[in-house]
Amino acid sequence: MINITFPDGSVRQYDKGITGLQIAESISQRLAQEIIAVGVNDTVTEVNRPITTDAGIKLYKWEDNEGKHAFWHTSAHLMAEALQELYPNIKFGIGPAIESGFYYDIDTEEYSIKETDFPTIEAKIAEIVDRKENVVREEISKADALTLFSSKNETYKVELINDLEDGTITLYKQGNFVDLCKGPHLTNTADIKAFKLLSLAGAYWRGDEKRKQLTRIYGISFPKKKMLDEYLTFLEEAKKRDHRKIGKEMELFAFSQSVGQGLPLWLPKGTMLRDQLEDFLKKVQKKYGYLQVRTPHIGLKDLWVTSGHYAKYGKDSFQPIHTPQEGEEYLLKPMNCPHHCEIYKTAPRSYKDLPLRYAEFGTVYRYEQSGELHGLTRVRSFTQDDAHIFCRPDQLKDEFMKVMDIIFIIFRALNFENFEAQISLRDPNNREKYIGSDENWEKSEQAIVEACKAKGLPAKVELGEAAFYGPKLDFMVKDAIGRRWQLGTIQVDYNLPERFELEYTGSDNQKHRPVMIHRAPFGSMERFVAVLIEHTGGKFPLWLTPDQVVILPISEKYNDYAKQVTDTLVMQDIRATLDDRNEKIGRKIRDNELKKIPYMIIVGEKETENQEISVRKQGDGDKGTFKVEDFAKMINEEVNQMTKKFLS
RNA sequence: GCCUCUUUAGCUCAGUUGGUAGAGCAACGCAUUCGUAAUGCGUAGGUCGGGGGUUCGAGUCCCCCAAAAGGCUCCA
Repeated sequence: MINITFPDGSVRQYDKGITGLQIAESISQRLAQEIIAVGVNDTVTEVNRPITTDAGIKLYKWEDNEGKHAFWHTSAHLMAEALQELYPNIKFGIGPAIESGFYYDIDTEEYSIKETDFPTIEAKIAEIVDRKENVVREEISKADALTLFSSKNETYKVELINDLEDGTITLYKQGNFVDLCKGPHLTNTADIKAFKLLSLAGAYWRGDEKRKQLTRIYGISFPKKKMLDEYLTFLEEAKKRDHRKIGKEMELFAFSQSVGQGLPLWLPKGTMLRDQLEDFLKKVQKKYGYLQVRTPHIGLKDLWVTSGHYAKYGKDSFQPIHTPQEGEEYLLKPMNCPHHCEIYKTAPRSYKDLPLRYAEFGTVYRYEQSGELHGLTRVRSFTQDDAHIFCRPDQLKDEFMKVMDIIFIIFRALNFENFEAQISLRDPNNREKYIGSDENWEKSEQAIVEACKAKGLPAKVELGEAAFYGPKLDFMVKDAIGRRWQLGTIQVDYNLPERFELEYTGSDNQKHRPVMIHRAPFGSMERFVAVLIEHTGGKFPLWLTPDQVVILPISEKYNDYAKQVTDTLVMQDIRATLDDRNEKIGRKIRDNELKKIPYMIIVGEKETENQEISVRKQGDGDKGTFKVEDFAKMINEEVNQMTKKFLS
């Protein structure tokens, strides 16, 4: 007998060699039907793997990530089996489960798979599912594995096996398909009831752009047809929140082929929205002791040589601007820090002056690869809500935590509750990628880790993700379809102060080197607005929205009074516009509802006579009659509450 | 930059096997002057992303380029 411990701590005895499925059956038939995978002492296994020693177990269902993972991983194998039957000579790369679904990388050689082939592949998959094939796990020696996959001419698999240790290699077979795989898997392909191929992409073998590009097929599958339908509906709904679509519809921003790719044009309404965000952050920063500065969009090439950016990115950037002066070269700024360092250097600094916090909404230019550009989230010209804090080493931790506070204020103000924090450190095996001494790197990395600890912020640590001049703490938020985008960022930097020879006089009358913090709570105005659009679907909060109120006269007879109401509201800093089109009121309401304007004011005979207004709230209908002054007060009160909440 | 797909009126889209472009909305004009999600009629609007080719003839087939989309690589 063996002792099986359940997640709640209870222990039951079972015969040695019992499977997770049998354990589930001993609890309830329903549970047995639902479990997909079994966690045995923190290793996820198949439901039919015998358990031979005392163990803690968890039974995973579809609702658990471990369950979905096994389900989708088996789906990847199933798709591979279909591909093998349809295109016998293709070679397989890897085929894992991902956050939503799975993919398989294949080398198609003579075939070229197109999206138009998807129905054929899906039909083949359905055919295989009908065969109800068992998925069988098998342990194999490295030598045998090499022989097996060499004989099948699976060169990618052979490469993978060569990197594995003997004794750890397992195969999973279903039907005529055998794959090198750690598992775990479903025990039968028949459980995969709904299957859809989603897209086709190129993907470099092992993520190395110098190696062959394989064809990657993405798909998703579900245990029930209904779930697939729901997922597809979700994707459709998400498309409606796409910031590129809403940005066009609401006239927030645009791109022009004549201006150039990745160079956004901010339209009047988008500018209005962005200005509100900038003003809010300026107010927050004022409270935290920041000083606004402005710097030019270009700088002499030597400035970037000093900062190290030229050596690191010079070749891949917008190329130098030449002048009539022989040999004179300027670069568009990819960052604001060198300019801010030069501001620091305009005067001798004392330890009493620090910390100095220079803030600038600084527009920078980066020549991103054309294939990387994406709406407003990845562009070639963007404005960072940048600031550089120059402080004494003993002030670093405190300053770092104050920056975290600002980021929390911003995220709370915009209801970004589901952010993820990531600490990006240096790759310990590839130190030559970074500039600066080991000592400085260790100090800055430690400062970030400690600040997160002190703030109780759970952050994922990623090695090798640091910037070349320093480690960073990034805040990631997902877009409508779940893609992660980095928004806020805080970076500790001991290197630029050294390169720019920044110093201050200490209380000991000696020269000392300040530490620098780069930070941007929004990250960039472009990306932040993009994510904000996707989160709100374009229904911005009253304080942000470009149009707060629209006045709708019932007929042209009341245009004069409507104009008067509009002017009164505008005079009180309310963003109000007049819809004086010669249309019926129902039509005006419909159009303005669709424009997501929070308040509609309707004026006709009654209102004109009584010098009143009828108020209608977007999505909420008629709110009754008001005096214009009272309504204006109400709106301003609602807007100010927001500022008060975060600034007092 | 690479792979795959896409590009037709301001917007959303239709356009059969190659025979010389069409709808809805928006715009403009006229009528209507209206009470809480689409008033009616009319007018105008397109070198079919750009260039080259095949053909008697190309929106449609082929090639090159550009832009956009989904990924990969990258992301100071």
